[in-house]
Amino acid sequence: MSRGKIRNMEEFAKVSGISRPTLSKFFHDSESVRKSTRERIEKALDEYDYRPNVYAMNQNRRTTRNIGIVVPNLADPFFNEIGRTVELACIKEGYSPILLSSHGNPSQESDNLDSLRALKPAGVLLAPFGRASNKSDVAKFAKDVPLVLIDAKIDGIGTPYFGTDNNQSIRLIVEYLCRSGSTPCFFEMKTPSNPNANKRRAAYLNSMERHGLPAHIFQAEGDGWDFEDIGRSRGHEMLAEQVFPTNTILCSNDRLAIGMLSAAYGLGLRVGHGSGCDLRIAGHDDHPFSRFTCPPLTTIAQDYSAIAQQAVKTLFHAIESEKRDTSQSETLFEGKLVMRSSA
Amino acid sequence: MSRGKIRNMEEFAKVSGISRPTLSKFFHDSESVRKSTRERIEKALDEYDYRPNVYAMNQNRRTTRNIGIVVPNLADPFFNEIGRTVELACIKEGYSPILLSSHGNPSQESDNLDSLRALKPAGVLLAPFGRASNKSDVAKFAKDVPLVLIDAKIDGIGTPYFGTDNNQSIRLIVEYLCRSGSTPCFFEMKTPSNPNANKRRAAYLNSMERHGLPAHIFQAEGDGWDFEDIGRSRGHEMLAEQVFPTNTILCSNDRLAIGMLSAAYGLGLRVGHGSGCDLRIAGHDDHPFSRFTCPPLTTIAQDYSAIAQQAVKTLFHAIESEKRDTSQSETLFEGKLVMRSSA
DNA sequence: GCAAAATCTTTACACGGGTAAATAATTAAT
DNA sequence: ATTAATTATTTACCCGTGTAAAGATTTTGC
Repeated sequence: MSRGKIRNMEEFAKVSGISRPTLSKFFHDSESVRKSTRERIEKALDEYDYRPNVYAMNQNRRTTRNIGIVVPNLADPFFNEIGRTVELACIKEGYSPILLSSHGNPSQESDNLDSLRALKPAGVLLAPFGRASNKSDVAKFAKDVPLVLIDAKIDGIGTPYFGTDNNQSIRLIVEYLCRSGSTPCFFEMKTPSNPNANKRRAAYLNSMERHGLPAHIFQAEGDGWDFEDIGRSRGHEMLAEQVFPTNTILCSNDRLAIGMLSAAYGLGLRVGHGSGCDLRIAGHDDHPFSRFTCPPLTTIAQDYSAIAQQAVKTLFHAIESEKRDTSQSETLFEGKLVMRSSA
Repeated sequence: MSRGKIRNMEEFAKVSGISRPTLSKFFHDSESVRKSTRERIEKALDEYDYRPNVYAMNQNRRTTRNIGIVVPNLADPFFNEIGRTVELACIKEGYSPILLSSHGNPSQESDNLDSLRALKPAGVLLAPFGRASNKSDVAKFAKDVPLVLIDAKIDGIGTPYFGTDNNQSIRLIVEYLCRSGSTPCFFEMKTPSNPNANKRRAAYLNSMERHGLPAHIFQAEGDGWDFEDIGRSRGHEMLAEQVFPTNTILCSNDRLAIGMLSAAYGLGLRVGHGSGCDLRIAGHDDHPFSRFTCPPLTTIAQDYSAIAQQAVKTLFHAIESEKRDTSQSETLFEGKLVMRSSA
């Protein structure tokens, strides 16, 4: 316990009998001092509870132990989970993650990078908006700070990228849907804010072509991040007008699918895989909620933890090697099919 | 644009023709300098993009412009929304919010307060776990930093508190349920992590007594934050065993209700208010998702923005008056009934 | 036990900006 | 225009830590 308060490192040096430069080294990296001194310091640390001033510490250090994490929208459970997973991976490596949400607003993304700059982060993990991101801001940032992209890519920026192989995952679920019932239609936003949406559409078209089946794409108008709302209102119209030529709808993501489920419910349509059902609905992402929808949602689970781990590992490698990785390398992880009762 | 990089305030003083102490004043509060000088500085700021070093700034300042925000779990959409609302209110007042999640872990809450201490925040807004919170840690923290509690209270800590009047809100929904159908049973967790749960139970008992009706409380075993899962698995058992004496279930919160809806679906029970339905289910909180459940969930909406605004206002008042408000004042806001089709 | 290597102490200066006091310049009031 | 009040400049020192250099001490290897 603390016997009298220590104001600064100088005072702590006095009471601990260790010189200030040595203490400075210790707090930077406890392994950098001899074991016997380390023990002496730790003992003193028990007695007097002193902690170096973060601001003074970071003032002169070239690089802090801060890692910035920027996601498009923390209110979206998907990004919440990604953010959390990455955060944990950083803590495990002894860094201090700073998680920021761009709140669905691309210009906030640039602002977030700007704020992070002021914190002199050792590196940054960014889940960008994609095409909506301010490319030149991100590119400029990447010149100054080690940057790794996750979930979505921004073309033409020399930066490692880790995400899900949408081509594989969509092919997988299309295959499943074809084998287990009728041909899937594809439901998506007309102007998706996420570039993965485009890849998924392309993958759908590609899959249908491989099967020699006709592709049917239906696009919902709507802006913003209220995907469930858009999925429901436009889905309601489309279902009511019976525009879908088959009874299976593959939604570009789970949030749209959740809206579509709600629309189907409102119209009294029975959704499900079994006999006696009017409609099958499937999604993509394994949204934390999709286990609890009625019926539970058949979907694709992304391998969050693999993405996070690899991204963090690559970032730390870039930080430690002090080289900027401008290879625009791309690492994709497979999605897993999660069969539930909605399709 | 920047013509040559400015390294520090000294250099910026040179190129702008303003003395460093005046610049220091300006960056602390731009209104504190004469209009003509302010304009000269802003003009120079356009030309040379200089920003003071945050670390050096905060090192000596008694109080930073940082506001800590701690919520129990950002993955819970309810707290996500509270956090976001409070965050916005802080930004509007010119402060820098730092949003931290305790990830469902009370000891993480103490850790978060600890990390915040190092950042010398001007004040902290805490949505605590309640009884699970480490009371002495919070109390100690409140001695050093202006603190305002939201959502949940911790007894015996002299701190303003803002939350929803559970007594009013439960009375309201019980009244509605009684008038619109059969008497509600109450479904909750046996060992709730949130103190509001206890207030809600008490309010339910109280309401039933006022109506002269028999109260029926059913408690689900289970730990952790997987409320939907607990609601579903225990709800499934209870529904299957037909333990509920009436066909109306009021759940302690929306997440449990969502689980219960899922359980009902699994058993083929028709949930809803209309005729031909087997069961009515209602919740509390107006979870962002409850609009999209099947059927949409009847619930109580908390007045987030009023809570956030008042809490922030009170905090800033405490900060500016430099007095610690130890009044343990309590301000409760009314919940609003949201009638949807589940009950 | 001795030299070489590793580690620590001492000293000294740097970092970038807060802030106080005395002085100078500007603005407002008469 | 003169004086008083306000605001800016100059000077100087402070904050708490990083870090480099030189010398002292301890540890290691043989």
